[in-house]
Amino acid sequence: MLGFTVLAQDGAARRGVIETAHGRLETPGFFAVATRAALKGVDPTAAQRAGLQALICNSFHLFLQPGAEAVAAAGGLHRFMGWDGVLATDSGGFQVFSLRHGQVADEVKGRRRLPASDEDPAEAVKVDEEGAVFRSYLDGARHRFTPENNMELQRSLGADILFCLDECTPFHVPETYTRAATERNLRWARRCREAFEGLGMAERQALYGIVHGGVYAEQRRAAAAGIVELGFEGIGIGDCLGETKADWYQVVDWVCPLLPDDRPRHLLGVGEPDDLVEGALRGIDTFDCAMPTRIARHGQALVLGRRRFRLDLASVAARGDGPLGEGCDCATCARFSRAYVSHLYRAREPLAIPLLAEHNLRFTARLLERVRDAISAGRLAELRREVLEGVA
RNA sequence: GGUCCCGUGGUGUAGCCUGGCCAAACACGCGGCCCUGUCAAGGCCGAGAACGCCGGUUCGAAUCCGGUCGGGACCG
Repeated sequence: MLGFTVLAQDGAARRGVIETAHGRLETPGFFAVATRAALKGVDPTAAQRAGLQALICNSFHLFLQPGAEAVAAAGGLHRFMGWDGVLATDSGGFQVFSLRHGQVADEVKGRRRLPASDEDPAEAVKVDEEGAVFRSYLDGARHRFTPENNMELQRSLGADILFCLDECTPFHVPETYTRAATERNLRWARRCREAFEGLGMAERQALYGIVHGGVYAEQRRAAAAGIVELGFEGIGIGDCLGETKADWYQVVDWVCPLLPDDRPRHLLGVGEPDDLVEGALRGIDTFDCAMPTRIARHGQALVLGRRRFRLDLASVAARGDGPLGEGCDCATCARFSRAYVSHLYRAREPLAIPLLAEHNLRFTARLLERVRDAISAGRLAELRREVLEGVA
């Protein structure tokens, strides 16, 4: 079950609302990443205070620990983790792929080269038509994911929105590899769809298909057509999005026009401040990203007007008085100065992390509130200029 | 008065006995960079001391010897 209503449009941008069995998510909106059923560094109530309406967990990680049975026995993911808002689960295809390559993000985002040995990625991750074989990073045990068993896994976890099992391709791979993977991902998408329906889950859960195709226009178009045909409740744009932001803008520009207007579009793994605006401008409805909570753990606060929208609390720039970000209305900034948070981070006081994480989540949520209002007012392009102003 | 210990970057130490691989290491601190479907409360890079001072031995001394200054301990 998934409702999606478009309330306003501004060019390609849409403002809308997704309705699920656990409440609504206003769009453009954001899924905070809670991979192992936890927002790293903060309590889910902080996300709620920050105005976030959705979280996304990872079925792969939860499968390994604590296991689907444990989550189901606890009454499902919502009850297990104490979050009664919108909840999604990713399949874990991205992780299966990353086990071999280590630094997932570097690889997918194109910042890292494959080993000089030039080994065949298919061998490396052991993906075949049936599914993907991988080793647990916890105990080395071998496991196999298939579209069917992954749907069963995500069903028992019980999130509102599920993502199809897919294989994410690295950037530095021959186009022919991406093509084969994209075609197989489409076959897997069909199997996921059938398994999902066969499990009778559609009452309370919705399934998103994912458009693959790397940085190749024709592959993206073919994949989009294939995914649309399968009638998913929502559509993700995933796989390798290229090396630069311009690359993913291009991918989104290829794909979005081919998608039905009445289905929400999710851009997987993207969520830096400028990305949210650029994505919305191109017709993206939802985002998810580990960045806000991760950089919080590493001592950085999202702010406007600084390079890459980041203030490093360990830097001299963070020594000044005042809040983390000018005009920030988060719970952290309401109570503490940047000098204090900087002190906490430098002194390695654990409190620094939840304070920064909540700030970063609020920054993200607040920016999207502005994006939604701008769409309603037909001035998203102006907001884009304001946000990007003075930022290198 | 005597005996002994110590003196290396901002801080704390290692090296000294068994000179050269030490224009010097490590930790913290400091500065910067990197972390976008999280194996990340993490990673990388950089600045910073010719080793208290003077003299000697030696091809060569942070390292050995003498003196001196400073800090400390103990004995009288």
